[in-house]
Amino acid sequence: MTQPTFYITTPIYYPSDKLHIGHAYCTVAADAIARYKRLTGYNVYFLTGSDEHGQKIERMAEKNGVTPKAYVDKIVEGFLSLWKLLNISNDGFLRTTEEKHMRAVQRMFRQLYEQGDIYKSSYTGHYCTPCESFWLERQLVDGNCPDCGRPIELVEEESYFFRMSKYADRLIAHIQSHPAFIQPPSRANEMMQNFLLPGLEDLCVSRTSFKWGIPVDFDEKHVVYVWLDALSNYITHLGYESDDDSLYRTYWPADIHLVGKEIVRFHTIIWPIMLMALGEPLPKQVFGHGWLVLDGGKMSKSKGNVVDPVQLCRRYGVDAIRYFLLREVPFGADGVFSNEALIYRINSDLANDLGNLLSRTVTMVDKYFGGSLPAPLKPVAEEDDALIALAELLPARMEEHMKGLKLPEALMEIWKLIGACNKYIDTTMPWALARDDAGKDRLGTVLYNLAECLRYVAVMIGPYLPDTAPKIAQQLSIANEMELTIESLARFGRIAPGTPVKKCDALFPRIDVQKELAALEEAVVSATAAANAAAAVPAKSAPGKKPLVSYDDFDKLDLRLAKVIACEEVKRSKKLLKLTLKVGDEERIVVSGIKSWYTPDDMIDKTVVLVYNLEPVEICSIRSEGMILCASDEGDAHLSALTTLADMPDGIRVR
RNA sequence: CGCGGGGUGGAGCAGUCUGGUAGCUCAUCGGGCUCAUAACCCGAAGGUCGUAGGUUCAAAUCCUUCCCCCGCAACCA
Repeated sequence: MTQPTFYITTPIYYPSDKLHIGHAYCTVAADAIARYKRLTGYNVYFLTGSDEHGQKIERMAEKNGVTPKAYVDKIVEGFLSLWKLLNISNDGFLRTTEEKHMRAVQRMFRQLYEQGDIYKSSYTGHYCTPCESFWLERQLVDGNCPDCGRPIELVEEESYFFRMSKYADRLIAHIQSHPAFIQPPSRANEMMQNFLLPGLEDLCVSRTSFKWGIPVDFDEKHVVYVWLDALSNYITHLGYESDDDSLYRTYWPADIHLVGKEIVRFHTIIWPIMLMALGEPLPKQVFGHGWLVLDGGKMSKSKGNVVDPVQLCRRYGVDAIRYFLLREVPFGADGVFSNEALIYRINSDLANDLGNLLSRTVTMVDKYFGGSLPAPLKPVAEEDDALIALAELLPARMEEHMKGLKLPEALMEIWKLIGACNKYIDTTMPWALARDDAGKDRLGTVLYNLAECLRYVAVMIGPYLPDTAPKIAQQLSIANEMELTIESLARFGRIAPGTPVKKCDALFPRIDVQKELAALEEAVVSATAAANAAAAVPAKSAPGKKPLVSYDDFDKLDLRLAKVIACEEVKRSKKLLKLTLKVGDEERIVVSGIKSWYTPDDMIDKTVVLVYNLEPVEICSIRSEGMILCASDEGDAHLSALTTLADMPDGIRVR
């Protein structure tokens, strides 16, 4: 008998910073799926890891005065301890700095080069000489280096390129003939319309501008640039291109790459094309999950609203957090994270419904039968049949949902049974049955049925709440492993009568909402203060401040007052206004990214400060001749165009 | 007209493909019960389904207009 295999992966995370609740969400979801598959009989391999190369790491290490390796070692330690805390059952953890991975990547690179899919060429990029780094156009800040603020120059860099276009047709055909390949389906549309159908550009796959990467073994100047290095982790970990590829032969192709929606593109275009070029089979499915969106908007460090999973686990327990993540974020869409939502979920689902059900059941067995589980009577009442049927159907119902990775729906099935049990208690009124001996047999049946239902719950909840399942089993004194398998759920009535029950602490203590919210508020305030204090220290030396310039340098700028005589929005743009300026006798067109703050009417007739001798550039196919000066804070929450205190004629100089 | 997703009781969602009493969870209110973690069970209130038209005996659902939100892509000189 060969056991079916199941290979699931998360992205490998980038260790430039601590992980937040979003990363935790993805990994917990993958873990629940992996555990579920193990429970239901699959030979599972679950991989996660870290993507440790690149310029960003190189620089952060430098800033911290350590080697890149030492820098990532420390952060990756944090990854591992978070996964341990969250009870992640991964079978492997890949670091892209491992020998095995690096050697395999070098071999793949060479193979693709030798077969002509990778070729050497050059590209023109924005280069900051003092920082020795290339930047994408959109990363530039006011046309300057985002790091040091100094001007950039256009430089040609020699690079290796990967011929993506060669495989585009095959990929399009694959996507069309494999509807399950990209999930949810709306993402498949997006990829087709935006990238595949308009045509693919060749991809830059090497860099010479930094060293912290995997060297190209036949051209040592180059290191492999992110794609080939990071994406290939899914196969190099299994031993692809190594001495022992037995895991690869067992588990590849992957059943699911679980990824955030922001990287679906890389996993459904670049990665499959790489595999095609290598002549390897494609993964069966790439699933783009949604994000946890915070109440006040997207999570970001500068807003101080990053949710730290470690803190949450410490406060509420791991399973409470796992439950919230798995239950609250719908299939493939975004979910909202808020403290209120979290506490309400914990209270109503975990404390009130599940925890209290176990507590009342165990208490009654204790009270009415001296802690020894009574035996059920054969002839059963109608309400018993309904309850038993619900329990017996549970595994099949959950399987339906899990097939489509609908984790919240699967959990809801368990809660339907929990709800039915609570109602069953009300209908049968055990406390009334206990009043005289005539009801004793019936009472025994009722309590037995409840205990048996809780056994179903314990088994099925295991993949999602791995700490809670054994706690339930323990209170029911289920010591026999055979009573906790999926097979044991085939028929109701498996738990042995006479089993002693043990009342223990509440599974999930109820949380006082008012008090808790107040406490959280306080925690956030002090955390923000701490973060600001921490941020304030390096701010003195590093960014923000620019180096001194001579008066002569300053004098190179020609600043003039200009009057806005016309202004309109640039259609098809989100941020741009097109201003027509009068500067003395001259008229200028300037495009400015201030649409979020000003309407065209706001600007008309205003006097602004124009950088008169700035090189013209083309923005959104409009030639922009200069720029207008604005004051804005970090993150651009507030912005104001500059003007003069007194009314002054346009065209005159500003200095 | 770049591509895509969405706008349904206070909050979060389902229902839209395949028109026909607008449903779920949480929160609110009333009742029941006392085994239990002030919990559980029952009931009620609360929605002209973003807007404006159209098709139809009948529209949340189909067609058209417009508005708003959110991703991705392109530009904040």
